Amino acid sequence: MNIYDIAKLAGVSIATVSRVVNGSDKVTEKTRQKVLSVMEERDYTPNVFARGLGLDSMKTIGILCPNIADVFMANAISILEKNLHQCGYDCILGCSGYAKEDREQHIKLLLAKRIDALILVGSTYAGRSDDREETDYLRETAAKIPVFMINGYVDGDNIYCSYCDDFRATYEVTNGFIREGRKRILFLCDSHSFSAKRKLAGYEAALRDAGYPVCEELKFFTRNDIHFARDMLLASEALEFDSVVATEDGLAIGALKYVLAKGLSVPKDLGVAGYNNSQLSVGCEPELTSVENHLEQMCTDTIECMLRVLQGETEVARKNEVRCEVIKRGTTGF
Amino acid sequence: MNIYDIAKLAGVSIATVSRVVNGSDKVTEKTRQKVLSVMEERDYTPNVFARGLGLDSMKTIGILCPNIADVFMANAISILEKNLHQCGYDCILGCSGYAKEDREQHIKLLLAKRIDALILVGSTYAGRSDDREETDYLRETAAKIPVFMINGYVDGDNIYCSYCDDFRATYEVTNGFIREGRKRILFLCDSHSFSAKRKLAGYEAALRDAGYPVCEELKFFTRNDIHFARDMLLASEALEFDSVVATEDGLAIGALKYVLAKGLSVPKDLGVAGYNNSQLSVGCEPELTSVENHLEQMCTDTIECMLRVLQGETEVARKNEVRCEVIKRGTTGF
DNA sequence: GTGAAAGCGCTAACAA
DNA sequence: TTGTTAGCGCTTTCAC
Repeated sequence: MNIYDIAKLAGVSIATVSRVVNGSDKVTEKTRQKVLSVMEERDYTPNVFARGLGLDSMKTIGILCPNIADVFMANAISILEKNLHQCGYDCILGCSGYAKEDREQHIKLLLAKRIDALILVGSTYAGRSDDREETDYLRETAAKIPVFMINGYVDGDNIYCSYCDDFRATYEVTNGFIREGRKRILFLCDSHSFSAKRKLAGYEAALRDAGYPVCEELKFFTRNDIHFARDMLLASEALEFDSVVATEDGLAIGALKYVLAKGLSVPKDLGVAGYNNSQLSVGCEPELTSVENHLEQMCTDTIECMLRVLQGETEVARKNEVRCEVIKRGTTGF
Repeated sequence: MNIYDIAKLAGVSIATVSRVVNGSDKVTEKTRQKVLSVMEERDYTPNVFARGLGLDSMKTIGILCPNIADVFMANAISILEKNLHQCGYDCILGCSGYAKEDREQHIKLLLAKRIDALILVGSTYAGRSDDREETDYLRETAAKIPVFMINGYVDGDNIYCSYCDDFRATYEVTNGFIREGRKRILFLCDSHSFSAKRKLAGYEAALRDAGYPVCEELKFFTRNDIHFARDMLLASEALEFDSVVATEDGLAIGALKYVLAKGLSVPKDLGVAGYNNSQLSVGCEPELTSVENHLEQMCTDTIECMLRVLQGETEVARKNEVRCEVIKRGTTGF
């Protein structure tokens, strides 16, 4: 069943069928009804390839993330997909991992599929802020289609970014510990991404503002795996700390497990704060103080921004910062 | 840059370029090299729409799940995407929710995109086994493209299913509790899907085989939300039970929270077992005995099966059952 | 081994 | 308001 068949059956030309399909108003109500009924009867669906060939678009958005098994990214993609679907877009999903060459190869393939726009989830794609060359590939991509970034920032034409105020969040948490009288605040982290950098900066700023020293040994990098993080902490016998600012809930839970192994008590002996306000943060006991980064907001803002860009609107803001919120639960005294 | 430009620059016809692109062996090594070098130089990428139009395929697989924010599904899709990508397929992702009309609408849209095959993740799509009509939409879909199901079973031509032995898993867990001497075993569940049905059946079979009664009040249905489940249990004051067979880790954690609120002890006063062996199961304390359903196996089996079907192989098995495994941790005595 | 040309199904500019 | 027709960029058959 193609447009010719429908045209013949309805006794009109293919142009008229095309007009009906595309909702043109230059068709009499009568012919429109005739065509619609034939289409209905024959269960006709326009061929997207042919249409794509003419319009050079299939109303498809590419979404790339390093790892969709990560709760944070799965949540983001869930929200993105819902919004895109509502606007009549489909999404092609890619999980690129964290290696540079894999990321670029994935983007290349997505471009080959002629997606209308690319959404990148996670700050891995933003590279390290001190090396602009690292993000050249994004500017090259943005020369072809608009690029949107969730939870990261890259400067460039046609690149639009939404991120949360990580700096402020860790600043607040660290400051909370300081006001409680904690002296040795551990920064527990699993990455060196754009986002991780900002979290670290917030932590350091809070220390400085309180006149505390910034100790290198209190910046602890490990893997986001509960048992692994616990074991790493246990292995660092010389390290002393009375509170933990974690950049992932999983890391914070690792710290709770550490407390348990050491026979300490939370939050008395050790204050712990996580990040992302995930299900993990309410699964433990006491429940975890965590940072809600309002991911949903970032995602809906991004889609809104994307729609405007795709409609050819100019003057769309390239930066959008969303405010974080510290959700206080039992693992901190503040 | 299209095939005509490349042909002109290489001094050959478009047919030859096409042959080179598609790896035909009917091209002299010399001309092949010439064409390749021009393609390389101009960074030529064939237009997928035009190609799709001719071949009626874009090497794209549709993946549908009810909710990708669910850890189980996110894991499945992570594995599927990785495997598909390796085989040169892209995937279009849809999150349909649990409502019948939304599911069917999503499938319709995926079909309109001319996907090569459809993969359904989660047993929601399998309907209730006692009502064959509920799955008619899948058989209709399968008349057009092959359909693959992860963690569910539907009978029909061109429908291929992979699922785990849920029956055996809950049978084993329930039996474990029975051998420990537990008398009132609660079945804690959040769904009536294909998979939930099988889990329930395993639970009941274990009870029967031990000569226990199957009590309706011990089948407890609630939402998969930690606090909600806890509160529902707390609200059921008259209900007595000494162990919990949960069909989701979140539900089991809800039971642990219930224990805490009641001031009881685990596993002494209450034995608890979860399902899916997710990160949640090691985030709590004591850590949760849980069922590993070998999702990865189901997914890779599915992809392998899919490749064979798409290559036109006949005689591909339509059923594939994967063995579950009970991971024993601190919340059970067995 | 290579080229010419006929589709594939649709959109949109132009005519009527 | 409706129809005719020229692309869109590729694959593939059929000659050479």
